[in-house]
Amino acid sequence: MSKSYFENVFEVTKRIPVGRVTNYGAIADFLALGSARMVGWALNKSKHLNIPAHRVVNRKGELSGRNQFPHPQLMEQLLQSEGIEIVNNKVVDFKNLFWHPGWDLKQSDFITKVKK
DNA sequence: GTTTTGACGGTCT
DNA sequence: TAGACCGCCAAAA
Repeated sequence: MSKSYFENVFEVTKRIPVGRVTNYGAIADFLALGSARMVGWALNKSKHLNIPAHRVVNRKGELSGRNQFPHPQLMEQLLQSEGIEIVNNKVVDFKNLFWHPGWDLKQSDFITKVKK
């Protein structure tokens, strides 16, 4: 198998509950990537896939990646469609809507172990 | 093979 | 409390 680290990011991202959001650091920490930047980078490739990347925001709860969507408004539109309120490109009550992968997922099933 | 960039996070000032 | 700097790891040029 040896999934690439971004493959793991995709799976975790797809497991984000609807109506919930997470941040790059949470995914990075969950996968023990050690760097949130890779998560954002991995999601950058997810554009052409069916990945709910709109549920991933930065630590401030801001839709930092909206600019990478086909239409910058699409990200907040999708979030609002899931019941998440967005104001000034930020998630309202982000702290309450925040979801950590480790709450429902096990590292054992995602830890990459890539290092071919 | 080396350098630069990247949808970020945490800590220091 | 807010702003600035440095650090993480990998892929593309």
